[in-house]
Amino acid sequence: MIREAHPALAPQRRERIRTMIRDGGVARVEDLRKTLKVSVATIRRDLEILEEEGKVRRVHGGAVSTESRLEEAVFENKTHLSASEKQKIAEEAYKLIEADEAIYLNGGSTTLFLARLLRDRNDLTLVTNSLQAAIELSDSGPRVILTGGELRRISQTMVGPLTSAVLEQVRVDKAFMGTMGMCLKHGLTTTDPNEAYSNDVISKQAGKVILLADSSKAEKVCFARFGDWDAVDLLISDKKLPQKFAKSLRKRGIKVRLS
Amino acid sequence: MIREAHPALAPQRRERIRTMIRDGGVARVEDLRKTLKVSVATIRRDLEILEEEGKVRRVHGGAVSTESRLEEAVFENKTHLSASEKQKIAEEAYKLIEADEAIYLNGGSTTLFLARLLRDRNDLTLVTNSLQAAIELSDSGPRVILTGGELRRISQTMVGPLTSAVLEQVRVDKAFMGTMGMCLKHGLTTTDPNEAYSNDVISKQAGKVILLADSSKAEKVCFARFGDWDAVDLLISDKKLPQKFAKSLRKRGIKVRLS
DNA sequence: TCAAAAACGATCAAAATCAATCGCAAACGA
DNA sequence: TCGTTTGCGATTGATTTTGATCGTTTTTGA
Repeated sequence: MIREAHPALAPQRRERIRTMIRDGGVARVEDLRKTLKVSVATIRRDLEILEEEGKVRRVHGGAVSTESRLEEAVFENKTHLSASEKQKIAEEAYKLIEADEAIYLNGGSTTLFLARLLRDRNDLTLVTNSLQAAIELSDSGPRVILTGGELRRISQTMVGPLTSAVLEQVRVDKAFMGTMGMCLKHGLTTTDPNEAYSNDVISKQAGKVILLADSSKAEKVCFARFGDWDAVDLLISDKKLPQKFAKSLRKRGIKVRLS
Repeated sequence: MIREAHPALAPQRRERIRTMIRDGGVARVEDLRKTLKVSVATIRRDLEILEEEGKVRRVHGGAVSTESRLEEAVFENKTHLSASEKQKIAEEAYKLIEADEAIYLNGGSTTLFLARLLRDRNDLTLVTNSLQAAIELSDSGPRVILTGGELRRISQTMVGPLTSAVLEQVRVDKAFMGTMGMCLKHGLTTTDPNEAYSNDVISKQAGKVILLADSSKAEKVCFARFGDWDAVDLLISDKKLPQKFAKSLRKRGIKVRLS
C-alpha cells in the first residue's frame, strides 16, 4: 500500500528532527537515523541546516534543543536509557500495523514513540487521548481523531466521562496501550481513575488490545485498575522482562513478544 | 457530471493540487502524478504556476503548503500581521470573563491570544476545539476540556460530527468565537463546513456568544456559513471597523465594542 | 596519559529530481 | 478550411540530494 513507498520530503524530515529534539530536549544522530531511515550523512547535513537556522544546537553525538536549557548531561541520563528500550518496543509494535487500519494510542512515553513512527503513514486512522501524540502528528501523517475530554496535566491526556462520548462512536482494529503497572495478581493499573476508565472503554471497542510496557513496569501496582489480562491479546516488552512473568502470561493465553 | 473519458481541466487540476497540499501540508510530485494521472512535466508546470501565485512553495521532490508549519516565515508573518490588534481584542474580551465561569474558545489566532491571557486563571473552565489553545494552557491555567473530533491540520482544530458528542454535554457561560468572515448580508462564514458545524453546535450551548474579529474580517465571505447574527450578543473588533458596519449591527441589537 | 572506539567532515559516485526543448494533438478564431 | 494557440507528454542534459568511503578529530575507559 501507500506505506513508505517514497521517502519524506526534506523539509518534512527536518521539521521532524526539530520536534524530536524539542520534545526530548536532545536526540542522537543514531536514533534519528533509525527513526527516519536515512543515512547518518543526511542527518548530519540536516542538523547543520537546522543549526544555521538556530533551531537546534549540535553537540558531539547529536543535537540539543535551543529552547530548553538541558545540556550534555542528558546523554547519560537514565530516562534516555530506557528510551531506547521504549523505542524498540515501539518499532516492534509498528510492525503489527497493517495498511488502512484504524488504531488507538493512549498516553504515555512508549506510545509516543510509536506515534512518531507513524509520520509517513497517511493510510491509517489514529484515535488517541494523548495530546503529545496529536502534537507530534499535527503536521502530517495519519488521520488523527482526538477523544476529547478533560485535560489531565500531569500526563497530557484527555480523560474522564466526556471521553467516552467519542470513544463509543469509534471502532479500532488495534489498541496500543501503555500502562504504569502490570501485575500478575492485580492486573493492569495506572495512577488516575479517569485514565483507567478511558482505557477500559477503548479496550472494548478494539479488535485487539496490545500492551506496550517495558520491563520496569512488571509487578508494579498503581492505584486505579483498568481492563484485565483477559482483554489483552499481546504484550510487547523488552528482554529484561523476568522469564517467570512472561511464562505465566503465556500460560494464560497471552502472547508475549520481547524486542 | 464530469465525463470520465476526459481528464480534468487544467484549473480544476491545479485547484486539486492546491487542496491536496493544503490538507496534507506537503505533496510529492510522484504522488500527485499518480493521483491525477498526468505526466510529471504537467505537475511541475502546475506547481510552478501555483508557486507564482504564492499558494504553495516548491521544494525538491514536491511542494509544501505556505500555510504549513514547515513554512514558518509565512506562518509567522500571518499571525503577526495584525497581531497588535488581535492582542487588544483579546484583552478586551478578557475583561468580560468573570470568576468561576465556563467559557468556550474556538480555533483561530485571535482566540489564541485570549487563551494566553488565561494562564494564571485557575478558577475557570475552558472548553475548546483548538489544539493550539490546549497546548498553550497545557502546563497551567484553567481546567481545560477538549472537544475531541477529527484533527483538521490546516487550522489545528478538532472538527466534525464527533465533536458534537462532547459539545452537547457541556454548557458554557460565554463562547468566544473567532471567524474568517463576517458579512452583514451573508452572516458568519468560515472555510470548512465541519468547522462551521462545530461553531453552530456550541453557539446553542452558550449563554452568550461573543464574536472576536478584527476589522479585516468585515464584509468578507467564506465558504461555509455558521450561526447567524441573531445568535451573537457582542462583537469585539478594532477601531478600523467601518462605522457603517458597526452601526448596522447595533441597529440589529448586537453590541459592538471597539478596542 | 594513551589507545580503542565512536563520531565527524570532506569527497565522490549513484540516484532522484529538475528545467529546457521538441513534437503532437485538440481547441479556437478568422 | 487553415493557421494559430494552448496544453500535454517525452526526451535529454543539468542539478540536487543522498549514501558510502576514508582519513581526521573527539570521546571514552583503562
